[in-house]
Amino acid sequence: MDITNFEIIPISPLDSAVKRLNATIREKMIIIAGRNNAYFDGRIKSKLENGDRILVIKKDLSIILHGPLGVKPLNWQKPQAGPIEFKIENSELVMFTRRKKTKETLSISFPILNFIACWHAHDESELVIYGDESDLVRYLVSNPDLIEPGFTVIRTEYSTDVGPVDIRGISNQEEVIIEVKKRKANPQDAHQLKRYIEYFQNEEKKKVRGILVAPDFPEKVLKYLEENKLESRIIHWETIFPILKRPTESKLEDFFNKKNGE
Amino acid sequence: MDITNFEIIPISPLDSAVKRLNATIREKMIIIAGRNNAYFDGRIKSKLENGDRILVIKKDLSIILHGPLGVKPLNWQKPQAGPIEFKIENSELVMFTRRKKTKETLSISFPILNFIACWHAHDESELVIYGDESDLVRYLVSNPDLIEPGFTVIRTEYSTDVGPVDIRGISNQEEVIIEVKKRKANPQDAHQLKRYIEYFQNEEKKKVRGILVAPDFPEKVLKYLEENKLESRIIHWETIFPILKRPTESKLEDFFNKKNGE
DNA sequence: GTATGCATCTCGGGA
DNA sequence: TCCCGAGGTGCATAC
Repeated sequence: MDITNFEIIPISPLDSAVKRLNATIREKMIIIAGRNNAYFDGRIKSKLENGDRILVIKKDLSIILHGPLGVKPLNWQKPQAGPIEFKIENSELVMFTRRKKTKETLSISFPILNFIACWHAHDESELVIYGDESDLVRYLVSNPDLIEPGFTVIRTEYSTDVGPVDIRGISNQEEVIIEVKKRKANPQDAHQLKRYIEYFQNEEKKKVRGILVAPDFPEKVLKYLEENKLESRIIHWETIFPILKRPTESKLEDFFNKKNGE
Repeated sequence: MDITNFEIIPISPLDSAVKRLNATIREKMIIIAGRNNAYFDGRIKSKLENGDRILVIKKDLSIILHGPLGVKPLNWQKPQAGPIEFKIENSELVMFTRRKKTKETLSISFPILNFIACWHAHDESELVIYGDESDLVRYLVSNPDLIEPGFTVIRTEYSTDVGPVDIRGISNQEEVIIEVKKRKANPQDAHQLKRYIEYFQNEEKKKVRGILVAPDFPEKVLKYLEENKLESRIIHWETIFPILKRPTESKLEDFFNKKNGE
């Protein structure tokens, strides 16, 4: 690993910089800081007058333009953006790309250039996550009493015409289907559950109970569930996947080992 | 505007860099490039072994960690992340933050540092967009014949217990409610419409037609609509907001003027 | 390729 | 503040 692979490109003469940039696309990550304006046309039209922003172009041809605030980029292009071209227009650096399939275009001009760099970044590591919805479902399947005492799981990810049912089971000789959400329930969740119930009643001529599992329920959702004879069950993921004081603690490893070990 | 406000911070001595960084949080955008590992614990747990990535910390305390691929950051924190602290641990630069309210933590260590900079970025411009769903609804309201000849709009954004109805109108003396989507319809859209229809039939004892407007309909969605006596109407936003060959063309301005002028 | 649903979704608007 | 839905959603996964 060569530490010098992070390389600052002189911003002048500009034509040399443009040559370097065009040669570097697809090879290295490009980072440009400067005052710029941006125009996007595609699924939406957007314009952005001059402001100081960071432009990142990755070697998969994804493009990200970040302003001084917020997590979400101001403009972007998904990977394989289509040909990216740097050029000089009215003595300003301009980046232009047009995605062939969708015809969408993004054009960014830099009246002021502060900084250009490229970087041969290597990253073989994969982001490993634990504690998403599927992990919560797995946990509930292993601990069905959390849903209710005596609950028995029959199937998970049971596929129906109206979508996959998270958990299907039996409780007190009655069939139950369960929709699991890791976040606060919303009206659409309740409706999704109703859809499943309707499916079983219409297609399979079966009477089933429906339970929506979530850490929290707004009043409106509870009302809707009640009106439709559906049930709610509060289950906090935090009691199952407690947040550690420091994520580097060895205990975090335990969680990941649990995921792999199952 | 001082062009020198983009400032490269020497990576050694490291303790000086750390001091500079801690003094710069909330003041300037910070950009760090280097090989790092990252641990997040909160709504989910994630671990990321060493790889070359860019870390951006904005003055609103949003944090973004980008790897070499994709538009989506590997790790991030929303604005007002909570106190951000740089320190040296095992002679490595470490960034740590813990959000008070949610207790979630993000820790990033840099075994290799390639580059540190800070930037007093100014951006007074707002992203102006045209052609989102609300613009499409506005256009349809002005051109109701696109929905069907003789259609008359009564209200838009009509609020009900089950959510706001995009367009409410009358056609051939029959009430019609319309749900507008700019993107391809999906099963949930069809269900959302059904919810509205049920609301009118149950609460207001009114029989109403329901139309889902979208540029494209998967077969399954069409089937569901049909089964529930709902209608589909194909309307391509592209015929209304055509994509320009170059987004900087003066014609793009026309679109934005239209938005403001209405 | 299309279809579908989760997401540390983010973000803005409205009550 | 919470609630709710749009999004240039991104993205993985199943088909």
